[in-house]
Amino acid sequence: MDPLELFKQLSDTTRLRCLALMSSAGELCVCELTHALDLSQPKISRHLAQLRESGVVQSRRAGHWVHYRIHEDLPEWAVLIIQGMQAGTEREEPYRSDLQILKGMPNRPGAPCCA
Amino acid sequence: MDPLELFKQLSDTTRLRCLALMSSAGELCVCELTHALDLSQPKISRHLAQLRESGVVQSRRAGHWVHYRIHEDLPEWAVLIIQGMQAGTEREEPYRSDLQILKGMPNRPGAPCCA
DNA sequence: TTTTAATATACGGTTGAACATATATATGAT
DNA sequence: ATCATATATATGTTCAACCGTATATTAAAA
Repeated sequence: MDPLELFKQLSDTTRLRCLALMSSAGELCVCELTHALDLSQPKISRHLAQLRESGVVQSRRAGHWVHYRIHEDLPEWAVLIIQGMQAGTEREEPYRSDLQILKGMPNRPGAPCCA
Repeated sequence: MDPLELFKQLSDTTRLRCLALMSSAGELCVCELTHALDLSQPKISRHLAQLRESGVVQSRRAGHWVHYRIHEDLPEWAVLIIQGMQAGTEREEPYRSDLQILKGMPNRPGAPCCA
């Protein structure tokens, strides 16, 4: 993980929205991201694969679902950058709406209970 | 200044090296950056123009020279990101060498004295 | 084993950003 | 006014990255 690579990963709208959402809401599966951002499943999936290959996120399979989260073993400087990203996005659009839409999503796979 | 735009600016090698160097050494002119990074003058100049247009750096003319520095009025979240960038680059190549070469440069315009 | 749901990959097309080279502008000195 | 130095911009080209669509894989249920 080098700084240039991290910044490249952060410089695409789709990936940034995914990361901002994971930073706020923790672990998320592809279908939650697809729903919250209102983008096609292949698009989300391709960007998540890129984030995983570059080490920014990690993934975990659970039955049908693959859950993604920001990587737990990021170096300290990268954590600083992610924190700055979170602070810079949380009150802005579309990041704020993304979180709202996620919270309103029915049948979330990770949720303690489903409707 | 929005997060996506900042990350785009940070995701090019030349701009990242310029910013890492400014972050370590403070205000620098085009010729110092050209010398330290060993890149063509138009290349450095174009990237600095982009950084200025996006508000990441500010510039100041002094005679022949135009001095660039990281913008003083960046929002707090952006300062966090720049700090992370500095921490992530200072011990790595080529950022470390860039600073060494800058320090060894003769006749630096901003220097208190010239050889 | 067939089906369904969730996720991943393959393919061809398009575009934005970076590049090298050449030239223009601006400032100060002669 | 001419020249030299520092910096900026213009032009045409190249290439990497994103996109949509179609298809493949994986896992569980019927």
